[in-house]
Amino acid sequence: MSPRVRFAPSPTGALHIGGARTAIYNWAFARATGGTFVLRIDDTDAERSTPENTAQILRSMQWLGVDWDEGPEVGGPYGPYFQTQRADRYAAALERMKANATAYPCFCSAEELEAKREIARAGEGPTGYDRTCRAIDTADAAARIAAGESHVWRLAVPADRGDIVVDDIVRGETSFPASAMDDFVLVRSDGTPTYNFATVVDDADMEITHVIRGDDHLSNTPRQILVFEALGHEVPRFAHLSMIWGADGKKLSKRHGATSVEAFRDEGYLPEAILNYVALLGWSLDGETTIISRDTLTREFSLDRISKNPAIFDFEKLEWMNGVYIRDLSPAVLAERMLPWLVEAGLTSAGDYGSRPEWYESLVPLIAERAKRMTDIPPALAFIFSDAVTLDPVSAEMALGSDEARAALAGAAEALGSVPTWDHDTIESTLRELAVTLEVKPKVLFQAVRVAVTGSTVSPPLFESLAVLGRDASVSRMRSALGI
RNA sequence: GGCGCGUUCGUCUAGCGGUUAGGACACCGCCCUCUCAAGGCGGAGAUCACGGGUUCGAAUCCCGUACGCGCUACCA
Repeated sequence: MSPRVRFAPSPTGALHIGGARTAIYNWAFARATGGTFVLRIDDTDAERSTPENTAQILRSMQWLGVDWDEGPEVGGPYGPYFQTQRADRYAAALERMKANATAYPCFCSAEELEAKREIARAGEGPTGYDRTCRAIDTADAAARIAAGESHVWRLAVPADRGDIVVDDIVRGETSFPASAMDDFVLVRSDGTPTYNFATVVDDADMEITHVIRGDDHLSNTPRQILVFEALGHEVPRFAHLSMIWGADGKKLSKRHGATSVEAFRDEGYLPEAILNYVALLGWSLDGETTIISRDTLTREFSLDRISKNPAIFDFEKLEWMNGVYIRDLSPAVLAERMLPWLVEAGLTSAGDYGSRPEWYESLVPLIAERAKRMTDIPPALAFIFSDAVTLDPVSAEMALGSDEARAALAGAAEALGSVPTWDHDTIESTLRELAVTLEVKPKVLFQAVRVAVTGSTVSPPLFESLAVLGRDASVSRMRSALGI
């Protein structure tokens, strides 16, 4: 039987980078094993769940290229894929548990429970529910329910149950004493299922074979195993992923920088870089390979190479990796992908790109080796698109402050103004010869021209820049820098 | 408090009884070079959390301790 896995986010916020990793691992595992990747929306928290969040989560996954075989928008044989639409399943599951006496009604009030907890916490031992209502006679309970008394449904942990062993793929065997398991709530007094109940009912109904999820659920797993058993369903395999932290070892939060997938997108990261980096946070191909393509990931991913320890998110490494992926793009593709950023920066329009895509492609060599993020591109190319350039005062002082530099620049304006053809090689040889003629260091000449034309001592390669800028613009900028 | 999990260079990791503890990011130096990058080469950086065992031999196996984290809800 091929694996069936699921990613089950709660739409209570954007897709967080940790959630994205969980999604990626599930997806990669399904792809590598020929299994099925299910997306299920766990929206039982009516207070905090919103359709907007659901939409954003789907968008983020699509942007990453993490596609699902069953779930919202694509449907599937185990739907519906929203928990709020599966009330009948939970009701049916509860009926089964009532029938085999693995669930019982509890009439304790919230105040009573709180008081009991206080007392238990003061002493030693477990603080779980004391099972008062488990002793109530079935007929009495039925009568109280019929009379309309408020109640929840609890799991009856089997009295003779030994240790509950979770054979986790990542952490190995861990066992939990059944005595530490309390009769937790399955169904709330308003009739809605709790997480530990709904999740199990759905995982069982959807025939999930491997539950790959965050570490924070490891302690819930024995509870869920008990529910699987009460339902008479086979228990899936589990793989619990450790958390992703910020640099201070605390939960990754906005304080550390971007946390949602959309925020990373907006900061100029490429989906292929995020996919690669996040996959590597807690998983390795062989311990040596760092750049791992989507194809390799979906072919080679395996659960047994997931590491146990929590990872700290390293924004610097992600940035480096993003640069690698930018450089890996062909000029035509990068030209197309940088367009939205140029448009957003107000430098150009989509229409202009459409009218001369090859010219945009010629801009790529100016920035491909320098950009770490897509947001680096517009500022680096701004001088190409603007009519005139404002000289950075510090740069002007450094490169144009001396008489020698100004004389060299004047010579360059003249020499380039009368050059027969306007291309990279002609520009370069003209300027190099001029440096010899004027007996000035090439670097001095080049920097003077650079500042005059780009406004700064730091710019894309000079000759390429002049070539794309054109003769008229180049020469007129040199003249205006000289005040002539 | 109870239960559970984790701990290898600053960071991500390899390692699954015998290695000069390997790779990547970041850092430093050199080379290349029209600036900045990119690239190439080299360097520094880990008493494998600590303490006991087991073993001829332990980062690797066992037991404690410390620290961190999770669960302990009618949140997920």
